[in-house]
Amino acid sequence: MSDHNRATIRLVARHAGVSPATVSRVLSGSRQVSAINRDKVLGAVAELGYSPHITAQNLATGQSRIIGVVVPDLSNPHFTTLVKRLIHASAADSYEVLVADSDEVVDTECSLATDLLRRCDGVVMCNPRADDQALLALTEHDKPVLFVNRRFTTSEVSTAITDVGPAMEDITRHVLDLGHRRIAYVGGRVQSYLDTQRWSAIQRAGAGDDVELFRLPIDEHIPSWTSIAKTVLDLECTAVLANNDIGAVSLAATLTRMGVDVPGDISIAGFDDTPLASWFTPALTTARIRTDELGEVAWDAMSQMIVDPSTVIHSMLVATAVFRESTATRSTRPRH
Amino acid sequence: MSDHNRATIRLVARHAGVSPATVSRVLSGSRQVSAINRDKVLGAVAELGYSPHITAQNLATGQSRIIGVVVPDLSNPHFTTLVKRLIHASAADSYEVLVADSDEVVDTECSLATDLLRRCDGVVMCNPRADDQALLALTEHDKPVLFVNRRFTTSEVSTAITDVGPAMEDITRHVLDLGHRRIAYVGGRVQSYLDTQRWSAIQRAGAGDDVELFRLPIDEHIPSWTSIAKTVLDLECTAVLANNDIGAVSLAATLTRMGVDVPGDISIAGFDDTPLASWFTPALTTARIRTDELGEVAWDAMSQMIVDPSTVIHSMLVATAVFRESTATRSTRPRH
DNA sequence: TTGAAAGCGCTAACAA
DNA sequence: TTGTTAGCGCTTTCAA
Repeated sequence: MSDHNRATIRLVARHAGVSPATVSRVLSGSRQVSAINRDKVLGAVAELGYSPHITAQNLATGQSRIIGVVVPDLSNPHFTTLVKRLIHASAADSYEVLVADSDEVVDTECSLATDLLRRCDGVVMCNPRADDQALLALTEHDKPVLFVNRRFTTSEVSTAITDVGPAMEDITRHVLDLGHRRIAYVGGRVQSYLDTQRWSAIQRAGAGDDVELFRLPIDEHIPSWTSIAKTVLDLECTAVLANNDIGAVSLAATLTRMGVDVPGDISIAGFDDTPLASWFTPALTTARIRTDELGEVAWDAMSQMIVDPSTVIHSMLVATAVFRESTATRSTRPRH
Repeated sequence: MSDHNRATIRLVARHAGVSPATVSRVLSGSRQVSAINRDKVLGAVAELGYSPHITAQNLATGQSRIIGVVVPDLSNPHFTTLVKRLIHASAADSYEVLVADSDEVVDTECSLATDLLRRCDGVVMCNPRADDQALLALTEHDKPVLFVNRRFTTSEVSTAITDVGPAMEDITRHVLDLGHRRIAYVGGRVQSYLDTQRWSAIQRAGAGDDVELFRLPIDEHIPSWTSIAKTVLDLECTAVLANNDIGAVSLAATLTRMGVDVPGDISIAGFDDTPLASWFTPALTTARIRTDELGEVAWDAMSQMIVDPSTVIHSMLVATAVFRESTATRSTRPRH
């Protein structure tokens, strides 16, 4: 039963006593076909177990019904959720999803996207960190490209963005209210759009008072939490805002192991509100990003762009702060 | 700049003053071409910014250089890791990965796989739970199908399996050594191959003594950990072995919230050794599955099967127990 | 409503 | 080494 003797539309046509065109019409419903012929065709299709050769369809129609998605790291639950949602949303419209993972290597983002664009009807770029010029060049391929969590100076490209500012401001004000005055923002890559937004929000909320803010970016693939924890202690920070829940949890676990109490000695907040945030002890103060909604919105935009390539869409969701146990009143007792 | 005025191989040929076949040969390296013509072709390619139309290539060659993978739940870090590894391993051979997610719905596994098989050069089915017959039918499509973590009575289909038995036996003996005599196995779907293996291992290790074993499967999508916790308490189990880390952590968190001490009152073990297992407090006793290695092995097998469709491969990895803080000596003090 | 025929853009067998 | 030619399997004008 090799691939060679697959039924073709020609064979079906012969069996049904009609032309290939008629078979095509019946199967695609693109035109009316007489009931008699339709039945003959469907009979032959069933009898031969025929199903159209997708690649041939693609070539003839110029559509692949595949979209591509490029993520920096599929291991990150945030992107996993986004991709999963994208898969299900697009599956409802009979699209399939080709997933590429840049492993946080900025230079590969665009080449992955270019490769995908050659096979797909459109590409979703998640949290890209390449420079504007390189990213905008992707839109020259005449296929829809949607940028998630990235803003451009031009508004001519489609974007779907989570506004993390308000939540980050709320969290910052929250720890200020708890008495903290030396606050570190830990994690994130400097070129990341969302990270820039978070840091700006922290600065906005922390401005004025006798507050000291520290930014501790992470650019290694596997960060050394021990050295970050030491830095935090050296800087005498009593509150740490992390760029995501994984970072918050890792740092909290490291500090705990070093004998530092969380949140007794140091308050810690995460970001993303992954399930982890509520499982962890202490449960994390964090910000909820409706990632699945973002996936939904991304597919809405992409599907419209596929239908009408001139479409430009700008979607915006807003993250909201969630307060739990990992942030507490600043203690005055000395740390060991 | 519409898709219509993309350069074709014909145009390149004309610009270079050669035939399309020569252009094809230069680009694919399938045959020697004179240096002069090669340069002319490469020049024209550069000048026109030509890149081959992949779909047309696919149709002509009968290969897509895409593989498909079907997972029950991409949110599960275990599958995320597997898929990520598969993406990177196959990318090294210029393959791309189409991801489908069955959302734990057994009935959709095979139809997703069938859809993928029509576009892909091969499909990897992860932890499928459909019945043997339905799964084996997938191999009739004359495209390579690799089954991960599933065994069949026939050995004619390719498989890549993690042997979870030894680790589960070790963990069971470990809690027996700690004095536990009423032990529950929580989580997992009854039809899951790995779950069956785990439960058998527990039974093997727990046989003989005055030991009571309970199997508490989970078949809801979002399990009620509270009611599971109650069941565990009602059964007076002092040790709970979970089918994965997420389950262990969820249950542990729930019990803690109910005032039960882990591991003071109840010992808990996970499975998979995800990062979560070491972050969690108490750090989880669990079993390490080298999921990335499994992804690697899966691609090795798949790539060989693509080259030679008659290839049948059976790969086996072995999970190993990891002992941490979440399992402890059975306490004799009464529970509240 | 139907069929014939011309592609879609590429590869590969064959001949030169 | 090169070009000609015939497909790959489908869709879609165009004419009937």
